[in-house]
Amino acid sequence: MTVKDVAKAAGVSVASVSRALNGHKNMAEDTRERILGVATRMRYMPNGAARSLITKRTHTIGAVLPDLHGEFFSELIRGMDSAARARGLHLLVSSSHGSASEAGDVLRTLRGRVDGLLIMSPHADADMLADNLPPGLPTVLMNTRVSGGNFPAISIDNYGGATAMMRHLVERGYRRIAFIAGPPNNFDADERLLGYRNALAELLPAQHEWVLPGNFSEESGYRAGMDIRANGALPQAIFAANDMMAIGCLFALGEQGINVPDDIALTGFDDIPIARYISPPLTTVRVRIADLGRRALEELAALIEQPDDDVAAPASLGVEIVVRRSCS
Amino acid sequence: MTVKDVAKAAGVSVASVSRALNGHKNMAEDTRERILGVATRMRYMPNGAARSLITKRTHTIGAVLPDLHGEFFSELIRGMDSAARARGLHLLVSSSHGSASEAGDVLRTLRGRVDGLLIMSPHADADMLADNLPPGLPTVLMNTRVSGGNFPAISIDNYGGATAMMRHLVERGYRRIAFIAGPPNNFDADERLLGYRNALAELLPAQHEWVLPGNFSEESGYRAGMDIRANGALPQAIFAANDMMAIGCLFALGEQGINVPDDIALTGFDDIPIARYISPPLTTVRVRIADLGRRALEELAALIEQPDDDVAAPASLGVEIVVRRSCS
DNA sequence: GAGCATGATGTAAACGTTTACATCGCTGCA
DNA sequence: TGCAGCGATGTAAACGTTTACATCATGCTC
Repeated sequence: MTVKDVAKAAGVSVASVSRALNGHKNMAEDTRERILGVATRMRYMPNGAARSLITKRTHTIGAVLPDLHGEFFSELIRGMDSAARARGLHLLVSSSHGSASEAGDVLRTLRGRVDGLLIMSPHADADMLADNLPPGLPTVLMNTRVSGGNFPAISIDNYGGATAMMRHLVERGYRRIAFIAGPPNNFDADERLLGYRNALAELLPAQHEWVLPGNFSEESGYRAGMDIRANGALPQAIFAANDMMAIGCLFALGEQGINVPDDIALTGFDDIPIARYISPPLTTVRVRIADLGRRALEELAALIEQPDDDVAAPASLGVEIVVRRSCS
Repeated sequence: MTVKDVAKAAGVSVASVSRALNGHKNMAEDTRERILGVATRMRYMPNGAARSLITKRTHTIGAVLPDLHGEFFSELIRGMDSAARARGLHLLVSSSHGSASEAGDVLRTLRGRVDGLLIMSPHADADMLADNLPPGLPTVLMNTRVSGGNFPAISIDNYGGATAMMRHLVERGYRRIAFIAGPPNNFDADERLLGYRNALAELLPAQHEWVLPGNFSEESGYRAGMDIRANGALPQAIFAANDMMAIGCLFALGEQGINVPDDIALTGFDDIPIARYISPPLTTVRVRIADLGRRALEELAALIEQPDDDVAAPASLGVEIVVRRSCS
């Protein structure tokens, strides 16, 4: 069971067993093989806790996420996992922290269990992180803006995607463009809304903004679609802050006999898989979510290797417009 | 940083600090509060590795999965996570083990890092598990059949779902029913195929089986759809072993001018979210994947509490047919 | 043949906790 | 006064590794 038992069985000291197992030089090749043989015969497996206590390495990185629902997080985890696996790291996921104190507890309990942290959390701000982050633990923020401390961060280019989509719509001749917003105080939602606003002001200074509330859920998109006529005239295009709301909106429009794209154009954001299967297929902003996870993990891994490297400037991930039939 | 520093600062012994932190009885209430105060003021966070080395508890469970792609795994992880969180457990995910030896390595390195294991792996068989599973580590198998050792296991009722779908199709009057199979040697795929075969033999003894090869990918479903006419006449219905293949098949049929459901019925298995958004919406077998993860974790948690309880009989999760327009 | 580098192996300390056991100071009672 | 009992606190061992350092045998050089 322990390295001691193996040592006894092989007639050597624990140090030799450890050396044999960890492939140290300075060992007679035959004793190493003998020890390895004994170890496998005894089904010895080293204890990870003991090992990381002394080496201060867990080969595990912690992913602190707000939620696990939907394709966004599934893709994110997939991206992190693939990069982690390539480096021989494990992934410890922790999700759904209702409050800042709950999120803080999680950060603290991760001390000694992970080599670094990937954080995406609405509760993360400079103070909370300073209070709860184990000091010296490498950390990378994902889609999370922290004003105070300078943490490495990597985000999706929400702002750029939203302005690009607006440019696309304007080029296609649409003028009265409504926006279905995401939840307030959500990093992605805020950036996308800002992109809509600024692009509108710049490209169509004569138009008023037209923002409908939403919360990223299909159902809130449905409600927005049902309310669209409340103000009288229909917009020429609706830009939803994510695909699920666009889909909900599409159903609402269908129920009212409004045809997409003939009567109105509709676009989304994210390019989730469903987007290309609905009819009409949805024009949207493609986000390489898995890449976000992958790159965040890579940056973290680099930080773990070189802890005192300069903090890289916040990076943002490119996005692209994918044009489908929902917008003629 | 360590419990020693806190003890020094508070003018007590390390034992008292530990007791204060872990809420032991037999402590003067005022010293406890003083110690706790010092600890938070110093931003002390206990080291998880040291703690689990002595307590033999990590409060972490390991999830060993074959892959992370797609909604199946995303739902599975979500289910496991929600049950884990409810019990104050963390989730360590490990995926994509190309070979049996690779999967075995993972199992071994998890020794001392987790309190229990949730395994879904095509490489898992009695020998492999006996060789690589840390002895005494509670383990629950998910959708994985292991002939030899008696492990607790919990699976989706693939067989029951497939026969139920066949019964549904026969009731609707379909007779010539083709089946698009999943990848060979895949647990779910095998069970579903067997369900198709047995139901056909029982319900429609006069009909020959009609099995098209596939591998659960959309593209393989597309190929199956393109080949469907190769033998001459069209079947009256196609039952795909999962939804993604059904969707691929739907596109292939569309390209050939074959209308679903007028010319041919089409059904799937899984009820992934996309299934209800395509047109026509897909009749399929609903599988509560998150429940699989949740229940597996609950069984594992029970096993961790009561290690020598009898092994529960392999459980299987109910499924239900959800009828949509793809099958008139 | 003495001295010395070299390479293989052993000894023991260290990592940061928890906890069994020892100690100490009180209180209450005979 | 002396002692049992008890509650609060301290001491030190234990968990299972890794690794700096010590030891030892060996062969080489002069």
